[in-house]
Amino acid sequence: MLQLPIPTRDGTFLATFSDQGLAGLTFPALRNNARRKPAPISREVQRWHRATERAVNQALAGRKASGLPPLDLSPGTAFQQSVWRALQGIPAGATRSYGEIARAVGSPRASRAVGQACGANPIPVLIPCHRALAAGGKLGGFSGGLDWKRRLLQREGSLPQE
DNA sequence: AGTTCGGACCGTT
DNA sequence: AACGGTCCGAACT
Repeated sequence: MLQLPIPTRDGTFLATFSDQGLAGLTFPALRNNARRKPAPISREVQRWHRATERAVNQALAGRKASGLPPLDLSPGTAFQQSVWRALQGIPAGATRSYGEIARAVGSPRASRAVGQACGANPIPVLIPCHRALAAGGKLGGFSGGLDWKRRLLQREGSLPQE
């Protein structure tokens, strides 16, 4: 597992790579994160890193993220992975309610569990858990902080009740 | 139209 | 057994 910085106009995200692909993404820390030792990086991870940096910046601009690296979602349960997969199917500029996602994954009564799975999303922004809203167009929650959720939705032109 | 309350529901720890 | 990024209806203001 290897961590590499992802500089953006919103600060420096931190990407975690496993040997399977991108495994995690964390929002910028409030203070500058200490610099890491320059560990040797394989060519493959270098490619993934560049792809991640580009995709994150696209997503932060409210555009569709293209050329994603392989995502390593293996630590997730089957249910969580199906939710994360459903989230990836929501295009930029669109939103779904937790209940709608629950129906989409075949557990129509599991809206709460869907919210729980969204909170466990290891790769926010690229796996767009911010496009999951509460019923009736209400914002709902966000583990990364609601300010981030609003910012991301606003850049996609999807901020509810604006 | 907006709010609060209470129960029901489901996956995770 | 308890907890959530929920949902829905009912009963308020």
